[in-house]
Amino acid sequence: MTDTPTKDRLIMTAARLFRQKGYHGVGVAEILALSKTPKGSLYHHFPNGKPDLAVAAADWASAGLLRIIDDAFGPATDFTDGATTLCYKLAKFFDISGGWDGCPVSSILLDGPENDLFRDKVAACIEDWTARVVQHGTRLGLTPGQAAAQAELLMLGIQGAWVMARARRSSDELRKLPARLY
Amino acid sequence: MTDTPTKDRLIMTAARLFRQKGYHGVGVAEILALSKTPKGSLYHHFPNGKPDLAVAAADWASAGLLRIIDDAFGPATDFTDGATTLCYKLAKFFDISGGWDGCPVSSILLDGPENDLFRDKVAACIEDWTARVVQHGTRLGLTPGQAAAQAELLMLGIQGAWVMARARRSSDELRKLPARLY
Amino acid sequence: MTDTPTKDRLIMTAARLFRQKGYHGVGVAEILALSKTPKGSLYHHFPNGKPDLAVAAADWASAGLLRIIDDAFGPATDFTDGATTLCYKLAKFFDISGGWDGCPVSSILLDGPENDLFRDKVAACIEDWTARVVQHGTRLGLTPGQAAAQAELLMLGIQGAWVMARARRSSDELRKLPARLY
Amino acid sequence: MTDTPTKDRLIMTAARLFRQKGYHGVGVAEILALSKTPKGSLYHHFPNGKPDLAVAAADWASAGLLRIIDDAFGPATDFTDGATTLCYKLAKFFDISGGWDGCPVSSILLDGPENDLFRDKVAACIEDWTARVVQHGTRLGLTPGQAAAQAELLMLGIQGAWVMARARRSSDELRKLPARLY
DNA sequence: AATGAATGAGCTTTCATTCAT
DNA sequence: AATGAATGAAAGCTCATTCAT
Repeated sequence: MTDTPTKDRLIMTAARLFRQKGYHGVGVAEILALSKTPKGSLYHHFPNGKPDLAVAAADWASAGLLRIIDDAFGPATDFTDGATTLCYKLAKFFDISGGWDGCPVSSILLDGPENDLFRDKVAACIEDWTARVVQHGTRLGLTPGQAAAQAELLMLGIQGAWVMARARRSSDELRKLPARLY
Repeated sequence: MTDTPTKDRLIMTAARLFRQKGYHGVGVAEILALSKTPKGSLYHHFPNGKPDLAVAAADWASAGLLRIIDDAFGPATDFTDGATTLCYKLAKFFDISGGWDGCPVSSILLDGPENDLFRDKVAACIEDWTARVVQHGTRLGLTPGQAAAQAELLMLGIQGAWVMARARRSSDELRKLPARLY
Repeated sequence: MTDTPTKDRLIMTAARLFRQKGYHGVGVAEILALSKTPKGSLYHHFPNGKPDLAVAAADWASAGLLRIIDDAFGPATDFTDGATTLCYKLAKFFDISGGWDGCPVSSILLDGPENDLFRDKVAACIEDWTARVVQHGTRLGLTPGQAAAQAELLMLGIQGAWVMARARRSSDELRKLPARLY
Repeated sequence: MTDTPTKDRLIMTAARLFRQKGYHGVGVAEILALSKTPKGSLYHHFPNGKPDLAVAAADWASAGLLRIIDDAFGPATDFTDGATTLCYKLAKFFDISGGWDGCPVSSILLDGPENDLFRDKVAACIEDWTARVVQHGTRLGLTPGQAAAQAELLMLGIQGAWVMARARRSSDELRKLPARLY
């Protein structure tokens, strides 16, 4: 029982809110209120305040997405099968979280302050996801070149479909992605 | 023809800033300052203030994108040719605007207030662009079904590649899109 | 009737409070409350906020001190007479303002943020006062060298006596200054 | 002799910071950080927190000034000689400490909270210094009345010259004091 | 004696908007 | 149509202090 609930509560609440409304669309007061955290505690755990918390939330969310990738590709018989399962899982995630949210990582990229910390973080997350998909692709029999190309296309397609899903308020944009790509 | 340059200046400045930093990341004071508009003038031209201006900026930017689509597909010999030219034109636009910006339409979608006016506007813009691409597709010999599918895939790909371009800070993500899709 | 009372109210209230408690000892909320100014107005008149206001208050106070110097030396028959009158006037000012205050200029010097704007301002104020005393000295028959030396000594003595007056909570420290110097 | 270096470190760091920026210009967090003291330790050694620490810092600094007075007047041949040495020693101290600082005692007087504890402390410190100078004066042959008058004038002059030195950012204001007074 | 997490009141400043002219 | 002063709610953050261990 060595949990640090305050910090975790802040991160998870922040990740959810940033996903919903973007970095600048969320005030720290709102994060504090929803996570039932007193004002001063935020700056104890994140000395640089909102930007620190946002990066932590992006990291946490990125780790979660890696798990989703593993869950989708782990039992897959081939790459297309894994990619399709991933799209369906993301569609479900999109619906659960309210049918409107982006992922916190893109919310920081597209909406956060214009500094290198944020930009580098977003690029690093996408590389992490892509690398993981490449791993699964080679494991499932693709050549390294094929796996890299397929992973790039899938990541790009997911980002595009996610924007479409938000615009049209329908997770089906994500479910239709495999049929469009393959 | 009595022009109202103040209103136009506001719209163009707002479009640029929203593209760079998102709806919530831009303050009206900044728009006013950069467009050299006096404090009180905004509410003459846009009685509802910032949201009104944002919608006008999105409309203006959307019309510009329609022109770019026409410029790309007009002289094209087939759909793939037009799509490729479009991607290169958007890459150039991405570079000119600073190598970081999204389009104001997506900035309002992903970052703006959570009301139906904004969500509907974004969806409508995307339908407009898609419909225009469909027109060019049928003109260039595709069946209506083929044209619709190709237009959907292209729009989705562009949105995805745009996100990638922002994350990796490179317009090449847009230039590489045709090779990935076709 | 072309008065701008809001800005003047802010300056005069700020000068009084800074004099009493020093730059860091006064919050803008207190200045706003005592001057019955709404919060947003401060940044309309002083875009850089508290530092801007502090400099304006120091300027205003410095101009007031120049008037006191003129009032003291104007009717004087010789330098010592003028200096003595000045000390008595300052003692009276010290008593009226509560028997504890420094002048806002020194409050900014000794207590304000450590930037060149503040340091230069304080030095400039002291030069202004000294130069004015030199003027009166030469007018009253001193040679330029004598006037400069006497003015320096008087300014130094006043600053020292003021500190003593605050420490001992007695304006008599200022009244006793001429007897100690001459 | 079980030393408590934590307490001493706090006092010395606090004295330095208060000297530089005044009581309200220094936060306890800064004192804690620069003295490498953990957050909770302050209230072990100073149960009343910042005010307690400030008084301790003023006491420590005042004792140091008494030593400087003894060092200056001890080997002196007459009062003027001792006073001159004292001014030079203080000028050196002023330069070493950064060319900007006041003494912590005056920083508490001019900048601290408006309570009797602080005001009495400052007055007591000045009386201590003056009494010590009087001692040296009588030892060096002055009558009690002469010694008291000279000590008063010297203390007043030093306070004034110190303000001038801060305003003009030059310790020479202190070195020039004897020539101005005598 | 020592520690770092917790606390909420308070800080300066920015926000989008309204008003009187 | 145009303007700049006015407005107060809300922003992100720092404050000195207390607490449980």
